[in-house]
Amino acid sequence: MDDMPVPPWRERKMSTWAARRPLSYDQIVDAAIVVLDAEGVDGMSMRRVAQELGTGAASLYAHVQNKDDLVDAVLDRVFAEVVIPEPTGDWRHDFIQLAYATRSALQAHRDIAKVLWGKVPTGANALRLADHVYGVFRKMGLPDQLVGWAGPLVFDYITADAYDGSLYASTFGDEKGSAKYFEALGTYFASLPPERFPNIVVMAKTLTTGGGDERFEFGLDVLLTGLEAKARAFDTGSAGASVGSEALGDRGRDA
Amino acid sequence: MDDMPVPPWRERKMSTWAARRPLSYDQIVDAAIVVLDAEGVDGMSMRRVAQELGTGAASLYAHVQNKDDLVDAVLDRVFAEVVIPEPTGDWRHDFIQLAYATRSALQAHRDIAKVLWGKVPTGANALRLADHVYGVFRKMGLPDQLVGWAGPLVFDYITADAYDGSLYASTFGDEKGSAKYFEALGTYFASLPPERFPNIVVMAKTLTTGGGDERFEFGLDVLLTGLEAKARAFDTGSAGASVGSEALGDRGRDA
DNA sequence: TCCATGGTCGAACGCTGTTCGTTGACGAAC
DNA sequence: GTTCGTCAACGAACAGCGTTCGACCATGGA
Repeated sequence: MDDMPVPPWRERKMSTWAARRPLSYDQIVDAAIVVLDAEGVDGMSMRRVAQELGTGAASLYAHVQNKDDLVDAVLDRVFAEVVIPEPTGDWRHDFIQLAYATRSALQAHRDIAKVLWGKVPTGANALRLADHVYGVFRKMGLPDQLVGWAGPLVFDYITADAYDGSLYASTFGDEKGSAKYFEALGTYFASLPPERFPNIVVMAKTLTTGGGDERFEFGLDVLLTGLEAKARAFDTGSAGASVGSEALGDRGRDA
Repeated sequence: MDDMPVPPWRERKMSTWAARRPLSYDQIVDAAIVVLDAEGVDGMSMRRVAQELGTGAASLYAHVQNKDDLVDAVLDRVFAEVVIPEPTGDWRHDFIQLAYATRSALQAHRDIAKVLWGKVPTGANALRLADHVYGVFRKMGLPDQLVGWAGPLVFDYITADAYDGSLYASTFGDEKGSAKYFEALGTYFASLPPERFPNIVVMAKTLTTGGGDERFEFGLDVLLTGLEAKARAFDTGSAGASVGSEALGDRGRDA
């Protein structure tokens, strides 16, 4: 009693329907990374990722809680690519190697560092990396409380540098566009009223040149030297951890 | 020849039409800050800001280039609230005061620090603040190139801390929710397999407690001590600025 | 008095993350 | 071998976003 021909408007396209591969969490993360590498973080929309899999955005939600969930998974894939160097015992060397390895992994995936702002990644691979960093800090004699504080301190720095680097690459395209922009910025700085901005005017050229690895290394060096001093302060049993703490008379806001 | 009565569907509501005040750039920025303080950065949409002025989003575009333009203006309003303390000559004290003043201004406006990620603010008030920081760094003996690098280094740190603080306040509401979350995180850390995460497991409790001003001060102290060492290295004429530069054998990415 | 200028503003475009309800494929039970 | 229940796939829709378009009209100068 039901051998009516199927009306055209409810005809199923069996070709696409049969060709569907069942989705999986890993496949979705794979596709997300493909999109990320091709178009950056902003291009990594649910629809775009689904398109990469030949389906619609709604299909992803059977495997992924929401976009944040997906982003976290993507992040941990990136951290999985950090090649953790063999510890040599020279903790300064070991830390710098870890820092470069982390920065490299982040920069290998466009502006992925952008999503790390204010986020403490807790994926397995991120924790593995963090554990190694903590190990280095403990080996250099830093007490555990300060290790907990030093972690975000250095991690935020590495992330910020990686993001900066990706911004130069993406907004200016090539090295030349970047140089042009900074030259214009330098000219602007130099044209400011010297009585209001005495330092910026004088430093106009210096502020807008130099960067890359040399700058990254500078920051690492500053952080390491500071942390080393903290470790020494505790080694000698002195409690002089906070040299500047007497300067805190009026820290409050009053604006 | 045109005294037809106005059809009701194109009738102008003179009440609202007459009551309109002509917009201005400053009024829009004012409204944006009102929205920011009430609902945070994510709530600061063009429509919502326009609503605050009793109009539609399209009206804003006669005065503002785009949303980025508006955000930049809001940012510089915030930087205008930084009360720059009188320099005392003790550069360590002066810098810590500047850092606290900046953090206070940022934290006074919800999660505004969020939009500073990867941005170098170039508004008049931001430049004024930067100029003072540069002045302190130069007074402590840092060569200009390193001053240019130290600026973003400390500015990113202050921004990150301010954003962290605003996240705690917004996602957890009160102090109690925050404590609960970190306690759960600590329990999770403690439950990790110790052979894979030896340091995190041991430090589980330490990693998830302590923060606030004490942590902020720690970071400032680390940065200042590191910068001080850099300044001294140049004072003595030594070129030993990069202690760890021999560790750069294989910095490249290979993933 | 007329006209040109330019701010106002409703509607629309294309995009976002997410939800709903229908559909159909597949494995288990009878 | 048939039936049935479960669940993934998926088109459509919702509410929101930044931005643009074009009609509207109050105002200022000729």
